[in-house]
Amino acid sequence: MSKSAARTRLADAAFALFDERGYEQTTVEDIAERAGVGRTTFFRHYRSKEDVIFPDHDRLLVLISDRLATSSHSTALVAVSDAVRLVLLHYVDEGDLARRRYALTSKVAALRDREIAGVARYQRLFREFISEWMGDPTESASLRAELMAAAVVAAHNHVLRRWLRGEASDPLAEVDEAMREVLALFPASLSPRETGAGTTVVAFRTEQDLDALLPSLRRLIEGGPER
Amino acid sequence: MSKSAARTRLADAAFALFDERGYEQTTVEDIAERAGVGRTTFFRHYRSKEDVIFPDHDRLLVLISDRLATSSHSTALVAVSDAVRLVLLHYVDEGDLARRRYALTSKVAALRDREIAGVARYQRLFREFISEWMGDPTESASLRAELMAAAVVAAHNHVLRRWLRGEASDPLAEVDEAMREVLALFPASLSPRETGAGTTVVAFRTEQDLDALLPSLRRLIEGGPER
DNA sequence: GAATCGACGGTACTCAGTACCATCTTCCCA
DNA sequence: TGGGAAGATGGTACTGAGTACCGTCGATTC
Repeated sequence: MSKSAARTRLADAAFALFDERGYEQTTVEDIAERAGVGRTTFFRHYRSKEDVIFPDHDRLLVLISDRLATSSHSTALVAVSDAVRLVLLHYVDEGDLARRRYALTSKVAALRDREIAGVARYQRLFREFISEWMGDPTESASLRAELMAAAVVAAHNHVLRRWLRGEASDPLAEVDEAMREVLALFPASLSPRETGAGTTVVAFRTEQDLDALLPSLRRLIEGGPER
Repeated sequence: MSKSAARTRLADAAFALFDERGYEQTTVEDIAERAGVGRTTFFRHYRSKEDVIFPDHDRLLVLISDRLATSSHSTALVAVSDAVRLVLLHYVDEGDLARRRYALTSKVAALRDREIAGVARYQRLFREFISEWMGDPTESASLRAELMAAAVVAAHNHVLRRWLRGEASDPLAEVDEAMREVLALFPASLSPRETGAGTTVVAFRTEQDLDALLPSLRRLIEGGPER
Protein backbone atom coordinates (compact mmCIF):
# COMPACT_ATOMS: atom_id res chain seq x y z
CA MET A 1 0.00 0.00 0.00
CA SER A 2 0.94 3.61 0.12
CA LYS A 3 1.39 3.38 3.87
CA SER A 4 5.08 3.07 4.46
CA ALA A 5 6.35 4.05 7.88
CA ALA A 6 8.98 6.27 6.36
CA ARG A 7 6.36 7.91 4.17
CA THR A 8 4.21 9.06 7.06
CA ARG A 9 7.26 10.11 9.07
CA LEU A 10 8.32 12.25 6.12
CA ALA A 11 4.92 13.91 5.89
CA ASP A 12 4.86 14.61 9.61
CA ALA A 13 8.35 16.04 9.55
CA ALA A 14 7.51 18.19 6.54
CA PHE A 15 4.39 19.74 8.03
CA ALA A 16 6.13 20.31 11.34
CA LEU A 17 9.06 22.07 9.69
CA PHE A 18 6.81 24.10 7.41
CA ASP A 19 4.99 25.31 10.50
CA GLU A 20 8.21 26.12 12.33
CA ARG A 21 10.29 27.80 9.63
CA GLY A 22 7.98 28.26 6.70
CA TYR A 23 7.89 26.43 3.41
CA GLU A 24 10.69 28.14 1.52
CA GLN A 25 12.97 28.09 4.54
CA THR A 26 12.72 24.32 4.76
CA THR A 27 14.87 22.18 2.48
CA VAL A 28 14.14 18.65 1.46
CA GLU A 29 17.29 17.64 3.27
CA ASP A 30 15.88 19.14 6.48
CA ILE A 31 12.74 17.07 6.10
CA ALA A 32 14.63 13.87 5.39
CA GLU A 33 16.95 14.47 8.30
CA ARG A 34 14.13 14.97 10.79
CA ALA A 35 12.36 11.91 9.45
CA GLY A 36 15.58 9.95 9.95
CA VAL A 37 15.95 8.91 6.33
CA GLY A 38 18.17 9.89 3.45
CA ARG A 39 17.35 12.61 0.97
CA THR A 40 16.99 10.03 -1.77
CA THR A 41 14.28 8.27 0.17
CA PHE A 42 12.23 11.44 0.28
CA PHE A 43 12.09 11.58 -3.49
CA ARG A 44 11.25 7.91 -3.64
CA HIS A 45 8.06 8.56 -1.69
CA TYR A 46 7.18 12.00 -3.04
CA ARG A 47 7.89 13.24 -6.52
CA SER A 48 8.65 16.74 -5.32
CA LYS A 49 8.74 18.95 -2.29
CA GLU A 50 5.22 20.15 -3.06
CA ASP A 51 3.96 16.59 -3.40
CA VAL A 52 4.34 15.95 0.29
CA ILE A 53 1.52 18.46 0.82
CA PHE A 54 -0.73 17.21 -1.97
CA PRO A 55 -0.19 13.46 -1.76
CA ASP A 56 -3.44 11.95 -2.96
CA HIS A 57 -4.36 14.35 -5.65
CA ASP A 58 -4.29 11.72 -8.34
CA ARG A 59 -6.35 9.41 -6.22
CA LEU A 60 -9.07 12.02 -5.99
CA LEU A 61 -9.07 12.37 -9.74
CA VAL A 62 -9.76 8.69 -10.29
CA LEU A 63 -12.35 8.85 -7.51
CA ILE A 64 -14.24 11.51 -9.43
CA SER A 65 -13.70 9.76 -12.70
CA ASP A 66 -15.02 6.48 -11.35
CA ARG A 67 -18.10 8.06 -9.84
CA LEU A 68 -18.90 9.85 -13.08
CA ALA A 69 -18.35 6.70 -15.09
CA THR A 70 -20.92 4.75 -13.09
CA SER A 71 -23.92 6.76 -14.19
CA SER A 72 -26.58 6.54 -16.80
CA HIS A 73 -27.78 9.43 -18.90
CA SER A 74 -30.67 10.18 -16.57
CA THR A 75 -28.54 10.12 -13.43
CA ALA A 76 -25.76 12.28 -14.81
CA LEU A 77 -26.48 15.29 -12.67
CA VAL A 78 -26.79 13.11 -9.61
CA ALA A 79 -23.39 11.70 -10.42
CA VAL A 80 -21.94 15.19 -10.66
CA SER A 81 -23.37 16.22 -7.32
CA ASP A 82 -22.21 12.95 -5.86
CA ALA A 83 -18.68 13.35 -7.16
CA VAL A 84 -18.52 16.82 -5.67
CA ARG A 85 -19.68 15.42 -2.34
CA LEU A 86 -17.00 12.77 -2.59
CA VAL A 87 -14.24 15.30 -2.97
CA LEU A 88 -15.54 17.52 -0.22
CA LEU A 89 -15.93 14.52 2.05
CA HIS A 90 -12.35 13.55 1.42
CA TYR A 91 -11.08 16.91 2.64
CA VAL A 92 -13.43 16.92 5.60
CA ASP A 93 -12.17 13.50 6.57
CA GLU A 94 -8.64 14.80 6.47
CA GLY A 95 -9.67 17.21 9.17
CA ASP A 96 -6.79 19.11 10.68
CA LEU A 97 -4.43 18.07 7.90
CA ALA A 98 -6.57 19.83 5.31
CA ARG A 99 -6.63 22.95 7.46
CA ARG A 100 -2.86 22.98 7.81
CA ARG A 101 -2.55 22.61 4.07
CA TYR A 102 -4.96 25.50 3.64
CA ALA A 103 -2.84 27.64 5.93
CA LEU A 104 0.18 26.86 3.79
CA THR A 105 -1.50 27.48 0.46
CA SER A 106 -2.78 30.79 1.80
CA LYS A 107 0.74 31.96 2.55
CA VAL A 108 2.91 30.45 -0.17
CA ALA A 109 2.18 31.49 -3.74
CA ALA A 110 3.80 28.44 -5.29
CA LEU A 111 1.56 26.14 -3.28
CA ARG A 112 -1.55 28.12 -4.08
CA ASP A 113 -0.73 27.79 -7.77
CA ARG A 114 -0.26 24.09 -7.39
CA GLU A 115 -3.58 23.76 -5.63
CA ILE A 116 -5.31 25.71 -8.37
CA ALA A 117 -3.73 23.55 -11.04
CA GLY A 118 -5.17 20.52 -9.31
CA VAL A 119 -8.62 22.02 -9.16
CA ALA A 120 -8.39 22.78 -12.87
CA ARG A 121 -7.99 19.08 -13.51
CA TYR A 122 -11.16 18.32 -11.61
CA GLN A 123 -12.90 20.96 -13.65
CA ARG A 124 -11.65 19.37 -16.85
CA LEU A 125 -13.11 16.04 -15.84
CA PHE A 126 -16.47 17.60 -15.11
CA ARG A 127 -16.40 19.59 -18.34
CA GLU A 128 -15.72 16.54 -20.47
CA PHE A 129 -18.35 14.53 -18.66
CA ILE A 130 -21.02 17.20 -18.93
CA SER A 131 -20.18 17.89 -22.53
CA GLU A 132 -20.52 14.23 -23.40
CA TRP A 133 -23.69 13.99 -21.40
CA MET A 134 -25.24 16.87 -23.32
CA GLY A 135 -24.37 15.03 -26.50
CA ASP A 136 -24.72 18.22 -28.47
CA PRO A 137 -21.77 19.14 -30.69
CA THR A 138 -23.07 22.69 -30.97
CA GLU A 139 -20.75 25.53 -30.03
CA SER A 140 -23.42 26.84 -27.68
CA ALA A 141 -23.67 23.52 -25.89
CA SER A 142 -19.93 23.40 -25.57
CA LEU A 143 -19.99 26.77 -23.85
CA ARG A 144 -22.80 25.67 -21.58
CA ALA A 145 -20.83 22.60 -20.56
CA GLU A 146 -17.85 24.77 -19.78
CA LEU A 147 -19.95 27.19 -17.74
CA MET A 148 -21.59 24.39 -15.86
CA ALA A 149 -18.32 22.70 -15.00
CA ALA A 150 -16.90 26.00 -13.84
CA ALA A 151 -19.95 26.62 -11.68
CA VAL A 152 -19.84 23.15 -10.18
CA VAL A 153 -16.20 23.47 -9.21
CA ALA A 154 -16.68 27.02 -7.95
CA ALA A 155 -19.53 25.88 -5.73
CA HIS A 156 -17.41 23.09 -4.33
CA ASN A 157 -14.48 25.38 -3.66
CA HIS A 158 -16.72 27.93 -2.05
CA VAL A 159 -18.08 25.49 0.46
CA LEU A 160 -14.72 23.83 0.99
CA ARG A 161 -13.02 27.12 1.78
CA ARG A 162 -15.81 28.03 4.16
CA TRP A 163 -15.27 24.80 5.98
CA LEU A 164 -11.51 25.23 5.99
CA ARG A 165 -11.96 28.63 7.59
CA GLY A 166 -14.24 27.11 10.18
CA GLU A 167 -17.27 28.97 8.86
CA ALA A 168 -19.30 25.92 7.88
CA SER A 169 -20.58 23.63 10.58
CA ASP A 170 -22.34 21.30 8.15
CA PRO A 171 -20.36 21.42 4.89
CA LEU A 172 -22.23 18.50 3.34
CA ALA A 173 -25.56 20.23 3.73
CA GLU A 174 -24.05 23.43 2.39
CA VAL A 175 -22.60 21.77 -0.67
CA ASP A 176 -25.93 20.13 -1.41
CA GLU A 177 -27.61 23.50 -1.20
CA ALA A 178 -24.91 25.08 -3.35
CA MET A 179 -25.24 22.36 -5.95
CA ARG A 180 -28.99 22.89 -6.04
CA GLU A 181 -28.32 26.54 -6.71
CA VAL A 182 -25.86 25.68 -9.46
CA LEU A 183 -28.19 23.26 -11.19
CA ALA A 184 -30.98 25.81 -10.93
CA LEU A 185 -28.87 28.11 -13.06
CA PHE A 186 -29.04 25.72 -15.97
CA PRO A 187 -32.69 24.86 -16.41
CA ALA A 188 -32.54 24.33 -20.16
CA SER A 189 -29.72 21.84 -19.76
CA LEU A 190 -32.26 19.29 -18.70
CA SER A 191 -32.70 17.07 -21.68
CA PRO A 192 -36.21 16.53 -23.05
CA ARG A 193 -36.27 13.13 -21.41
CA GLU A 194 -36.25 14.76 -18.00
CA THR A 195 -39.07 17.11 -18.95
CA GLY A 196 -42.39 15.51 -18.10
CA ALA A 197 -45.92 16.71 -18.67
CA GLY A 198 -47.27 19.86 -17.07
CA THR A 199 -46.48 23.52 -17.50
CA THR A 200 -43.02 24.98 -17.90
CA VAL A 201 -42.85 28.72 -17.41
CA VAL A 202 -39.75 30.32 -18.86
CA ALA A 203 -38.10 33.26 -17.13
CA PHE A 204 -38.29 36.68 -18.71
CA ARG A 205 -39.14 40.27 -17.93
CA THR A 206 -41.48 42.51 -19.83
CA GLU A 207 -43.11 45.91 -19.56
CA GLN A 208 -46.51 44.35 -20.22
CA ASP A 209 -48.78 43.23 -17.43
CA LEU A 210 -49.83 39.63 -16.98
CA ASP A 211 -53.11 39.83 -18.91
CA ALA A 212 -51.40 41.35 -21.92
CA LEU A 213 -48.97 38.48 -22.29
CA LEU A 214 -51.38 35.66 -21.43
CA PRO A 215 -52.14 34.96 -25.11
CA SER A 216 -48.47 34.49 -25.82
CA LEU A 217 -48.14 32.13 -22.89
CA ARG A 218 -51.08 30.07 -24.08
CA ARG A 219 -49.70 29.95 -27.58
CA LEU A 220 -46.40 28.66 -26.29
CA ILE A 221 -48.08 25.94 -24.28
CA GLU A 222 -50.51 24.86 -26.97
CA GLY A 223 -47.73 24.96 -29.50
CA GLY A 224 -46.64 21.67 -27.98
CA PRO A 225 -43.18 20.10 -27.85
CA GLU A 226 -41.52 22.13 -30.57
CA ARG A 227 -39.73 25.14 -28.98
CA MET B 1 9.50 51.43 -21.50
CA SER B 2 9.62 47.69 -21.30
CA LYS B 3 10.98 47.56 -24.84
CA SER B 4 14.66 46.86 -24.49
CA ALA B 5 16.43 45.44 -27.53
CA ALA B 6 17.91 42.66 -25.45
CA ARG B 7 14.52 41.89 -23.99
CA THR B 8 12.88 41.23 -27.33
CA ARG B 9 15.93 39.32 -28.57
CA LEU B 10 15.65 37.11 -25.50
CA ALA B 11 11.98 36.43 -26.13
CA ASP B 12 12.63 35.61 -29.78
CA ALA B 13 15.48 33.31 -28.91
CA ALA B 14 13.42 31.60 -26.24
CA PHE B 15 10.44 30.85 -28.47
CA ALA B 16 12.70 29.70 -31.28
CA LEU B 17 14.57 27.31 -29.02
CA PHE B 18 11.38 26.04 -27.39
CA ASP B 19 10.09 25.24 -30.85
CA GLU B 20 13.30 23.50 -31.87
CA ARG B 21 14.17 21.46 -28.79
CA GLY B 22 11.18 21.76 -26.53
CA TYR B 23 10.81 23.68 -23.29
CA GLU B 24 12.51 21.36 -20.84
CA GLN B 25 15.37 20.68 -23.20
CA THR B 26 16.21 24.36 -23.39
CA THR B 27 18.24 25.94 -20.62
CA VAL B 28 18.26 29.60 -19.70
CA GLU B 29 21.90 29.66 -20.70
CA ASP B 30 20.95 28.46 -24.19
CA ILE B 31 18.49 31.31 -24.52
CA ALA B 32 20.93 33.91 -23.32
CA GLU B 33 23.63 32.59 -25.59
CA ARG B 34 21.46 32.74 -28.70
CA ALA B 35 20.30 36.23 -27.76
CA GLY B 36 23.93 37.24 -27.42
CA VAL B 37 23.71 38.28 -23.78
CA GLY B 38 24.82 36.88 -20.47
CA ARG B 39 22.75 34.59 -18.33
CA THR B 40 22.44 37.29 -15.69
CA THR B 41 20.86 39.63 -18.18
CA PHE B 42 18.13 37.12 -18.86
CA PHE B 43 17.06 37.16 -15.23
CA ARG B 44 17.20 40.94 -15.22
CA HIS B 45 14.53 41.05 -17.91
CA TYR B 46 12.46 38.03 -16.87
CA ARG B 47 12.00 36.81 -13.36
CA SER B 48 12.03 33.19 -14.41
CA LYS B 49 12.25 30.88 -17.37
CA GLU B 50 8.47 30.73 -17.52
CA ASP B 51 8.17 34.49 -17.40
CA VAL B 52 9.57 34.85 -20.89
CA ILE B 53 6.40 33.18 -22.14
CA PHE B 54 3.99 35.12 -19.93
CA PRO B 55 5.58 38.56 -19.91
CA ASP B 56 2.69 40.96 -19.42
CA HIS B 57 0.53 38.98 -17.10
CA ASP B 58 0.70 41.59 -14.40
CA ARG B 59 -0.09 44.32 -16.87
CA LEU B 60 -3.28 42.54 -17.83
CA LEU B 61 -4.26 42.33 -14.19
CA VAL B 62 -4.02 46.09 -13.70
CA LEU B 63 -5.82 46.55 -17.02
CA ILE B 64 -8.77 44.59 -15.68
CA SER B 65 -8.56 46.23 -12.31
CA ASP B 66 -8.57 49.71 -13.84
CA ARG B 67 -11.51 48.99 -16.09
CA LEU B 68 -13.52 47.61 -13.20
CA ALA B 69 -12.61 50.56 -11.01
CA THR B 70 -14.00 53.08 -13.49
CA SER B 71 -17.61 52.01 -13.21
CA SER B 72 -20.64 53.04 -11.28
CA HIS B 73 -23.05 50.67 -9.62
CA SER B 74 -25.41 50.66 -12.59
CA THR B 75 -22.65 50.03 -15.12
CA ALA B 76 -20.96 47.23 -13.20
CA LEU B 77 -21.98 44.46 -15.55
CA VAL B 78 -20.94 46.53 -18.53
CA ALA B 79 -17.57 46.97 -16.90
CA VAL B 80 -17.24 43.24 -16.43
CA SER B 81 -18.06 42.52 -20.05
CA ASP B 82 -15.73 45.29 -21.09
CA ALA B 83 -12.86 43.98 -19.00
CA VAL B 84 -13.32 40.55 -20.52
CA ARG B 85 -13.22 42.09 -23.98
CA LEU B 86 -10.04 43.90 -23.03
CA VAL B 87 -8.28 40.71 -22.08
CA LEU B 88 -9.45 38.85 -25.13
CA LEU B 89 -8.44 41.74 -27.33
CA HIS B 90 -4.98 41.70 -25.83
CA TYR B 91 -4.45 38.10 -26.82
CA VAL B 92 -5.93 38.61 -30.25
CA ASP B 93 -3.59 41.52 -30.79
CA GLU B 94 -0.67 39.29 -29.92
CA GLY B 95 -1.68 37.15 -32.85
CA ASP B 96 0.83 34.47 -33.68
CA LEU B 97 2.68 34.94 -30.40
CA ALA B 98 -0.42 33.94 -28.45
CA ARG B 99 -0.83 30.87 -30.64
CA ARG B 100 2.76 29.80 -30.10
CA ARG B 101 2.25 30.20 -26.38
CA TYR B 102 -0.87 28.09 -26.63
CA ALA B 103 1.06 25.37 -28.41
CA LEU B 104 3.58 25.38 -25.58
CA THR B 105 1.05 25.37 -22.77
CA SER B 106 -0.72 22.49 -24.48
CA LYS B 107 2.43 20.37 -24.39
CA VAL B 108 4.22 21.33 -21.18
CA ALA B 109 2.40 20.65 -17.94
CA ALA B 110 4.37 23.20 -15.95
CA LEU B 111 3.39 25.95 -18.35
CA ARG B 112 -0.25 24.92 -18.38
CA ASP B 113 -0.26 25.16 -14.60
CA ARG B 114 1.28 28.57 -14.75
CA GLU B 115 -1.32 29.73 -17.23
CA ILE B 116 -4.11 28.43 -15.04
CA ALA B 117 -2.67 30.17 -12.01
CA GLY B 118 -2.77 33.43 -13.94
CA VAL B 119 -6.37 32.91 -14.94
CA ALA B 120 -7.23 32.26 -11.31
CA ARG B 121 -5.97 35.73 -10.48
CA TYR B 122 -8.28 37.26 -13.05
CA GLN B 123 -11.10 35.29 -11.55
CA ARG B 124 -10.27 36.58 -8.12
CA LEU B 125 -10.46 40.16 -9.33
CA PHE B 126 -13.87 39.54 -10.87
CA ARG B 127 -15.11 37.74 -7.79
CA GLU B 128 -14.14 40.54 -5.47
CA PHE B 129 -15.61 43.15 -7.77
CA ILE B 130 -18.89 41.32 -8.24
CA SER B 131 -19.15 40.56 -4.56
CA GLU B 132 -18.66 44.20 -3.67
CA TRP B 133 -21.09 45.23 -6.37
CA MET B 134 -23.77 42.97 -4.96
CA GLY B 135 -23.21 44.61 -1.61
CA ASP B 136 -24.87 41.70 0.13
CA PRO B 137 -22.90 40.07 2.94
CA THR B 138 -25.16 37.02 2.78
CA GLU B 139 -23.57 33.62 2.33
CA SER B 140 -25.86 33.03 -0.63
CA ALA B 141 -24.75 36.23 -2.32
CA SER B 142 -21.14 35.29 -1.74
CA LEU B 143 -21.73 32.02 -3.54
CA ARG B 144 -23.51 33.77 -6.37
CA ALA B 145 -20.58 36.14 -6.79
CA GLU B 146 -18.23 33.21 -6.92
CA LEU B 147 -20.37 31.39 -9.47
CA MET B 148 -20.69 34.48 -11.61
CA ALA B 149 -16.97 35.17 -11.60
CA ALA B 150 -16.28 31.57 -12.51
CA ALA B 151 -18.77 31.73 -15.35
CA VAL B 152 -17.36 35.00 -16.67
CA VAL B 153 -13.84 33.65 -16.75
CA ALA B 154 -14.96 30.33 -18.20
CA ALA B 155 -16.77 32.12 -21.00
CA HIS B 156 -13.69 34.15 -21.77
CA ASN B 157 -11.44 31.12 -21.79
CA HIS B 158 -13.86 29.23 -23.95
CA VAL B 159 -13.85 31.86 -26.66
CA LEU B 160 -10.14 32.50 -26.32
CA ARG B 161 -9.28 28.85 -26.78
CA ARG B 162 -11.57 28.65 -29.77
CA TRP B 163 -9.74 31.56 -31.32
CA LEU B 164 -6.35 30.10 -30.45
CA ARG B 165 -7.33 26.92 -32.21
CA GLY B 166 -8.43 28.90 -35.23
CA GLU B 167 -12.08 28.01 -34.71
CA ALA B 168 -13.34 31.54 -34.17
CA SER B 169 -13.27 34.00 -37.00
CA ASP B 170 -14.82 36.80 -34.98
CA PRO B 171 -13.81 36.25 -31.35
CA LEU B 172 -15.09 39.63 -30.21
CA ALA B 173 -18.58 38.87 -31.42
CA GLU B 174 -18.39 35.42 -29.87
CA VAL B 175 -17.31 36.72 -26.50
CA ASP B 176 -20.13 39.25 -26.53
CA GLU B 177 -22.57 36.48 -27.23
CA ALA B 178 -20.99 34.29 -24.56
CA MET B 179 -21.18 37.09 -22.03
CA ARG B 180 -24.83 37.60 -22.84
CA GLU B 181 -25.37 33.95 -22.15
CA VAL B 182 -23.50 34.18 -18.87
CA LEU B 183 -25.41 37.22 -17.66
CA ALA B 184 -28.64 35.55 -18.65
CA LEU B 185 -27.83 32.83 -16.15
CA PHE B 186 -28.00 35.28 -13.29
CA PRO B 187 -31.30 37.12 -13.67
CA ALA B 188 -31.87 37.74 -9.99
CA SER B 189 -28.49 39.34 -9.65
CA LEU B 190 -29.94 42.49 -11.13
CA SER B 191 -30.35 44.84 -8.23
CA PRO B 192 -33.81 46.34 -7.56
CA ARG B 193 -32.64 49.59 -9.11
CA GLU B 194 -32.41 47.90 -12.48
CA THR B 195 -35.86 46.40 -12.09
CA GLY B 196 -38.48 48.77 -13.53
CA ALA B 197 -42.25 48.51 -13.63
CA GLY B 198 -44.00 45.74 -15.54
CA THR B 199 -44.31 42.01 -15.02
CA THR B 200 -41.56 39.68 -13.91
CA VAL B 201 -42.25 36.01 -14.45
CA VAL B 202 -40.13 33.68 -12.41
CA ALA B 203 -38.97 30.35 -13.75
CA PHE B 204 -40.43 27.15 -12.37
CA ARG B 205 -41.92 23.89 -13.45
CA THR B 206 -45.16 22.41 -12.22
CA GLU B 207 -47.49 19.56 -12.97
CA GLN B 208 -50.41 21.99 -13.05
CA ASP B 209 -51.58 23.61 -16.24
CA LEU B 210 -51.50 27.34 -16.82
CA ASP B 211 -55.09 28.08 -15.72
CA ALA B 212 -54.61 26.29 -12.46
CA LEU B 213 -51.70 28.40 -11.42
CA LEU B 214 -52.95 31.72 -12.73
CA PRO B 215 -54.38 32.74 -9.33
CA SER B 216 -50.98 32.27 -7.76
CA LEU B 217 -49.37 34.37 -10.44
CA ARG B 218 -51.88 37.15 -9.92
CA ARG B 219 -51.39 37.03 -6.19
CA LEU B 220 -47.65 37.40 -6.64
CA ILE B 221 -48.09 40.40 -8.90
CA GLU B 222 -50.73 42.14 -6.85
CA GLY B 223 -48.83 41.40 -3.71
CA GLY B 224 -46.57 44.23 -4.79
CA PRO B 225 -42.89 44.72 -4.00
CA GLU B 226 -42.69 42.55 -0.89
CA ARG B 227 -41.87 39.04 -2.16
C1' DG C 1 23.60 -21.73 1.44
C1' DA C 2 23.13 -19.04 -2.77
C1' DA C 3 20.46 -16.16 -5.74
C1' DT C 4 17.07 -12.57 -6.15
C1' DC C 5 14.47 -8.66 -5.27
C1' DG C 6 13.30 -4.46 -3.10
C1' DA C 7 14.20 -0.54 -0.05
C1' DC C 8 17.73 2.38 1.28
C1' DG C 9 21.77 5.73 1.50
C1' DG C 10 25.40 8.16 -0.77
C1' DT C 11 27.64 10.57 -4.51
C1' DA C 12 27.67 13.25 -8.35
C1' DC C 13 25.46 15.81 -11.68
C1' DT C 14 22.22 19.44 -14.14
C1' DC C 15 19.86 23.52 -13.91
C1' DA C 16 16.91 27.41 -12.02
C1' DG C 17 17.31 31.27 -9.31
C1' DT C 18 19.96 34.60 -6.11
C1' DA C 19 23.76 37.49 -4.47
C1' DC C 20 27.58 40.02 -5.25
C1' DC C 21 31.07 42.47 -7.65
C1' DA C 22 33.71 44.51 -11.37
C1' DT C 23 33.32 46.87 -15.70
C1' DC C 24 31.62 49.76 -19.23
C1' DT C 25 28.77 53.20 -21.21
C1' DT C 26 26.23 57.32 -21.07
C1' DC C 27 24.96 61.44 -19.61
C1' DC C 28 25.20 65.39 -16.86
C1' DC C 29 27.26 69.05 -14.47
C1' DA C 30 31.00 71.76 -12.71
C1' DT D 1 36.78 69.06 -21.02
C1' DG D 2 37.12 66.11 -17.25
C1' DG D 3 35.15 63.68 -13.57
C1' DG D 4 31.58 61.40 -11.41
C1' DA D 5 27.03 59.23 -10.81
C1' DA D 6 23.62 56.05 -12.53
C1' DG D 7 22.31 52.23 -15.06
C1' DA D 8 23.01 48.20 -17.78
C1' DT D 9 25.91 44.36 -18.31
C1' DG D 10 28.77 40.07 -17.61
C1' DG D 11 31.09 36.94 -14.61
C1' DT D 12 31.60 34.15 -10.48
C1' DA D 13 29.95 31.70 -6.82
C1' DC D 14 26.41 29.85 -4.18
C1' DT D 15 21.86 27.38 -2.67
C1' DG D 16 18.56 24.02 -3.48
C1' DA D 17 15.36 20.98 -6.27
C1' DG D 18 15.34 17.07 -8.96
C1' DT D 19 17.73 13.04 -11.54
C1' DA D 20 20.89 9.19 -12.40
C1' DC D 21 23.58 5.75 -10.83
C1' DC D 22 25.69 2.54 -7.80
C1' DG D 23 26.74 -0.18 -3.84
C1' DT D 24 24.75 -2.17 0.40
C1' DC D 25 21.71 -4.44 3.43
C1' DG D 26 17.97 -7.44 4.52
C1' DA D 27 14.29 -10.53 3.58
C1' DT D 28 12.34 -13.98 0.73
C1' DT D 29 12.82 -17.95 -2.16
C1' DC D 30 14.69 -21.96 -4.39
